[in-house]
Amino acid sequence: MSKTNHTECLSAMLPVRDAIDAISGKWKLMILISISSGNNRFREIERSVPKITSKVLAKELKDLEEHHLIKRTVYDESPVLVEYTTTTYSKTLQPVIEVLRNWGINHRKKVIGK
Amino acid sequence: MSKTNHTECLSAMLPVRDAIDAISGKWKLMILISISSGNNRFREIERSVPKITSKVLAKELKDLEEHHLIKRTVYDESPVLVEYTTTTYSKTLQPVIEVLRNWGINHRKKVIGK
DNA sequence: TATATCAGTTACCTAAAGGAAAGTAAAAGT
DNA sequence: ACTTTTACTTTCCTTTAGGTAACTGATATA
Repeated sequence: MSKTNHTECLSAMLPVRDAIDAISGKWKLMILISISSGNNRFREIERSVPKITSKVLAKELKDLEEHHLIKRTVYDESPVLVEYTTTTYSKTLQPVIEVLRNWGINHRKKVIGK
Repeated sequence: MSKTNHTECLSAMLPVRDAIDAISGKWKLMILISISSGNNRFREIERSVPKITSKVLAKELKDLEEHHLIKRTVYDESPVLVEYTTTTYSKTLQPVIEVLRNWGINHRKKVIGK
């Protein structure tokens, strides 16, 4: 393999790795989908994402916040009200989610469903 | 949240999960990119993917084969020659890779690079 | 008075992912 | 004779992800 080709290959791989690192794991995209579907409270999200536990959800929400993909707002009422919303930035993931969803539908039909 | 909305939310999440499960982890997409860039031998792939070890590569190649995303061909010469090629099916991942790549480039510019 | 809800936290544990280093067998190159 | 290459495998170890279950403190509901 030539050196230019090697460099090209790297420049194709590294951004993909950046993306994977930001949305990695079983939960992040599911949580984002849930929030953008209108589940904004901790318990709502927890109930909407199959099999997730509160511990894992708490951790993933923190990660998503650090990556600027969701916003956590605390309303100081009693009992304390916490709301999670997707950020404007998270909208940039829309094409990613859509393309993954389509691929997933096809993959189940063609490979998993056999 | 309404029941229809809950069902809608699930039907958005589950295919995404299927996709994530198939291409999950730090390595699979990078390996696919490497192979489709012309790295077809084990050592070539190993050298082209930064930081990967032979043990991990061997395992990921098996996974990818099981998911019908690559083909392993053994040419019984001496020394044994093994060639990995992407399958026709793996071409369906092209849009996924492209959208992830673009998002990754932007994400590094906007978030990581700060 | 008892129970449930809210948004989590804490402690403990298992499983899976991943890294480091060495080894293998056969052959080719120096 | 020695090293290198190929395509891995093996062993041992650490790290990360994830699961289970109990608990918090305030408030609302039955």
